[in-house]
This record gives sequence, C-alpha cells and structure tokens, in this order.
Amino acid sequence: MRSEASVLHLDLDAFYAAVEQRDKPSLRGKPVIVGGLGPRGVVSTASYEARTFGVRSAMRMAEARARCPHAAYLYPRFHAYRISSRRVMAVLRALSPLVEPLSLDEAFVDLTASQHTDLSVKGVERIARDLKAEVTQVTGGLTGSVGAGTSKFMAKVASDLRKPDGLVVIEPGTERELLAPMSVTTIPGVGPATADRLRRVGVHTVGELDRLGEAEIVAAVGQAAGRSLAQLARAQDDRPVVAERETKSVSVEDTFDHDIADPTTLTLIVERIAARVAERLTGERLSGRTVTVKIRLFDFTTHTRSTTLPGPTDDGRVITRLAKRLLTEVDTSAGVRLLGVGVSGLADWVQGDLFEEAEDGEERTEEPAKEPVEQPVAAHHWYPGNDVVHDTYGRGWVWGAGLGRVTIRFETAETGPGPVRTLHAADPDLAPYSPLT
DNA sequence: TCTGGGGTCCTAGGACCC
DNA sequence: TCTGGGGTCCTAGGACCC
Repeated sequence: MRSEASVLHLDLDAFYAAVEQRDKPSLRGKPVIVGGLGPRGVVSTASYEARTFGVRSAMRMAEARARCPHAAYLYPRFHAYRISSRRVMAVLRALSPLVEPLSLDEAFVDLTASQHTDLSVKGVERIARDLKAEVTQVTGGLTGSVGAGTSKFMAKVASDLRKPDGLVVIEPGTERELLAPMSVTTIPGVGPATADRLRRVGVHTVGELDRLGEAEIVAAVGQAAGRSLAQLARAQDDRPVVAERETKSVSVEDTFDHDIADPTTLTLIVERIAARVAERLTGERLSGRTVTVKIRLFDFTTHTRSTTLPGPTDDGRVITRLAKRLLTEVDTSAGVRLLGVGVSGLADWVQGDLFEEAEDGEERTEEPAKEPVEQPVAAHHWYPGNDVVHDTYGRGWVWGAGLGRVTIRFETAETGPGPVRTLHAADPDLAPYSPLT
C-alpha cells in the first residue's frame, strides 16, 4: 500500500460532446448528444446541458430524443477525438513516463515515476492544478476531472467525486472511512449482476462488504471476483500502473437497423466484416490464430462460434472463409440483429518485422509471410470444407481430417465431383499442399 | 422504436497428455 | 476392469468497462 497519494486519474469531461462544442461554437451552452443515429443507436456521450434532461451514456437514442428533443444529435467523429486524446496523453507522459490510458478520455498516471518529489497532498494538488490547466490549453478549452489517491481505485473514486472540472486528492489513511457509505457499484468490476448477488446477501455499501468475510464474498460472487472484491472493500489495491498493454484481440461488429434473415445477405455482410478485421490486423501488424463469429439474434440472444488455426494469420481470405463457415453453425432463420467477426490469440511477434525498419516511411516492398505454418503438417491442421488443394486431379476440397489422415475430394469442371483420395498426414504427397490457401 | 462497439477477464466443461 | 490427478488448450457464454 502506498503511503502517498501518488496515483493520479484523469477523466476528460463529456469528452466527445465537448470536442463537438469546441469545434462548433453554435453548440456551446446547448445540449449535445453524440452516438449512433440509427433506429438502434445508443448515446455515447451527453453534454452536461443534456444531462440535466436525464440523458445518460448507454441510453437508447430513442429515449434521449424523447427526453431532450431540442438537443443537437451528432454521429461521433473519432478522428477528431483521437487528435485531442493524443495531445492529452502527451501532456500526461511529460508529467510521468508511467501513463496507462484506459480509453480516449481516461488515463492513470503514476507520480512516483515523475520528476516531482513532493507527493504530499498539497504537492499533488499543485501537480493536478497545473495538469488541468495544461490539458485545457493543448485541447483548445476542454476540461478534465482529476483525482489522486494511494491506488488506482482511490484515484478513480477521487476523480468521480467532483465533476466536471474537479480536482480531488484523497488524503492517505482516510480511504475506508470515505468508501464505507458508498454503493458497492463504486468498486470496479461490480456491475448490475454482481450488485444483485451482493444485495441478496444483504450488502449494499462498501462498508457492509468490508464487514463480510472473504469466504462469504467468494461464496456469493465466485473465486476471482470475490478475492479482489474483499481486497478492494478494504481499500487495498496493489494493481500497478501499466504503460504498455498488448492487444489481445481485434474485432468488428455491426448492428443492423432491421433484423436480417436472408442467408445470402448475411454471408455478404460477414465477408465485408471479416475483410475489415483483416485490414485492421495488417494495418496494426498483427495476426492471430482464433477466428470468432458473434451472432446476436432478433431476441438479443447472443452466440459465438470460434475455430483455432495451427498458426497465426492476417489473411482476409482465410478469415473470411472461416467466418462464413462459422456463421452456418448457428440457426439464423428467425432473424439476426448483429454480426461480428473477431480474431484473438494474437501472435506476440509482429509479422515481417525482420524485413522492415521503415525509417523512411516508404511502403514496404517485402510482403510478410501470410502463412507462418508451412508443411509438414499434421492431419488436424486441415479444415474440412475449407482447405482447397490443387493437383493433377484438379481442384479438391478437404473432405475430412483427423486420425493422422486427410481425405480430399477432387472435382473438375468437366467431370464434376471426382475421386476421393486419402492421404496420411506424413504422406509426401501432402507436402506440396499448404493448408488454408 | 427496447438494449452500440471496442475491448478485457472469468468460468466451466471437454479433450488430451503425462 | 476400474480408476488417479494435474496441466494445458480449446470453446461458449457471460460480466464488466469506457
């Protein structure tokens, strides 16, 4: 446990809406609501003027329009938000190299890694005041709320305490007293489901949770959540501020204005979404092994289907083919409201990083290997119905794979479906064929 | 015209290996 | 014929966060 309030949390106020008001003076002082504008849109950010009408983040747009019909409704301009976000993060990194961004508008800063030595409450207040001024300056007038405390948890609680444009440093030693009357939902990781479970054992506040034993908490909410909850309820939080986090997955999803049941349309959409995922993977020099399709049906039930490749890929053709196959594994005949494609199990190496230094900013001429996994290959590396093979027989699809062998069914334009060949995984005949091509 | 999009982490069961 | 435990990987679903 830190003895000083050396963790700082910055939260930009109504960030998306504030950027819009900054860039369009006619919107200043007026309710502004940023989010999806379609029939199924939800609110991303409401300006403080809109919040007085009860409009909140994650609220359905239809409800927001009912509550505040005269607001300006805007589709998010992420490019603009990203520019301002980068400037703010740069300010934070100048303060301390240890900055952990949580999103475009939020970050933790570890002040023990900064050049400041006075981390008394007064000293941290001075740092925070200067920081707020600088943030406002580099963003052309945006404000942020800053909190500081002896842990991430307390810093975040602090920044929430006075919004907007707030500055709160929680004096070390006063944490439990401060937390005791607060709702358990103040604790990160406690959402509606966990709050409900705790309510059933008579716990509503952090203080009540604190008085419960760890064993009882674990019994109520499970192993991992229970242990961390028991700690956080006592204001014990040793989570470090982590500057670099590795991306674990990349996904794209789309909710349709109206449910779609037509299989051809769904296939087309899944192709388009898979291509966007592949684009982002290659753009970020990532590749992954597991492809997942997410299907939300008309009734909001959500299904995922996934498959794991023997080696990482960023090939749009491979991702698309697998996504299309996975889509067929779920009954979509009653209507689909959302389709998504994701790739996870990302390689911890960057594809082709041996080839490019790219100091000159030129296009790379050397394409990275699309298929890191080459032969020899085990039978289970072949994907029935997906892997295509060409040889003297013509074009063949892998028909079955497993138990050390691969069956391939060939067909030609003239003769149609032709012979079925069974090859052993170690068969040299299989070697020329690369799976997943 | 109920319920976004991008993520992270956890759980639980089954397969498989030693 | 019956019966181990531990570890890892994979899949599906769900909670949660901003």
